Amino acid sequence: MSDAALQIAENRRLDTIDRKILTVLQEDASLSVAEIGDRVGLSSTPCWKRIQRLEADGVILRRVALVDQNKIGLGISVFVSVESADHSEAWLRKFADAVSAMPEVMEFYRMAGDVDYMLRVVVADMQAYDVFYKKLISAVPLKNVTSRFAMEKIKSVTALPVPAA
Amino acid sequence: MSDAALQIAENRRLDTIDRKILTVLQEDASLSVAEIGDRVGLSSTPCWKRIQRLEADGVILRRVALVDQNKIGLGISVFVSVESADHSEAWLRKFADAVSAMPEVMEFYRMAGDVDYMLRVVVADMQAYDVFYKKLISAVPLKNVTSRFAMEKIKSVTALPVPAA
DNA sequence: GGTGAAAATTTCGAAGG
DNA sequence: CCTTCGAAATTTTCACC
Repeated sequence: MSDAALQIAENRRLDTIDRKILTVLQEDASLSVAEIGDRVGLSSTPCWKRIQRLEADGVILRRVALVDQNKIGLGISVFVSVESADHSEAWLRKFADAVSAMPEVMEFYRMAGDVDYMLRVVVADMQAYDVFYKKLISAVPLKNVTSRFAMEKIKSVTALPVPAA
Repeated sequence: MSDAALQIAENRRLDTIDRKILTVLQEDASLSVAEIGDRVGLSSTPCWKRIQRLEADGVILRRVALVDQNKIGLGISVFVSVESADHSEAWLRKFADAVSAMPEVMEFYRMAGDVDYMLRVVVADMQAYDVFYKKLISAVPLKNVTSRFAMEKIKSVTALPVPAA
């Protein structure tokens, strides 16, 4: 959503307990504050205060439910590499806005190197992918689009590896 | 984690209200059941029962906190394409186990086509990526590994687009 | 920062249409 | 499958180390 450069400055120092809290909450955010406190060695009030602070500081972005892709009929994951025809600011903005608005797009990165953009797209079936693909190539001019289809999801996590220090 | 083929059979039919609940909970799982009920047009008990059922059926996998990658010092995202040297079952198992165990790996798919595996990896800096890379290539024999570095995260969501029907 | 307990909410289940 | 109602549990606040 926002430029990485904007976020470098405002890093609060996280101590060991904060990091433990983040590790726990990234795995299971349905635990009670008392239970989290137990696991990190804190009673519930200080644990609650730390969680509030981590949320206020934007370290914790939100709490969400994770849904099984296959159980709701979204059987296909595709990694899409895009090379742009045009490297102007206006083109980028238009492309970024168009792609960001597509609900099939789970992740969307501007890349260094040969590939300009990388997308992870989730759709129900090949027909739905074709609809997406046509939508993508008609949104803005592109030089090259490569679609790579996933056969098997071996690992997928949302929990970042919280650095030790 | 599990093979896609195993999950095709056991699809429960989700009605409009279930889909609305999933849409809401994928965006914000910190809402009270009463609030969710309001948004989907239900009082709290039936809403709560539906949520319980969605969890029991594995449609909702878990509730987690999402953490800001940059705020915890993980500045680098890398898409890694791997071509395998060996296509035996034993090799695959060893590779899958080794890569799944690496905390830097957020996503790991077996692919169709020219690339055999695709990984999304998150690390603190280039030095940490180098450590990861060496770990990866020393785990099992690989034919080719291509690392593509993200410059900017334009979109990243965990909320799947819940199909209309 | 931390503790402990009271006040405010929320969850979860019983009874019933 | 929904509604209302209430007991139990949890979250959140507060007075005090």
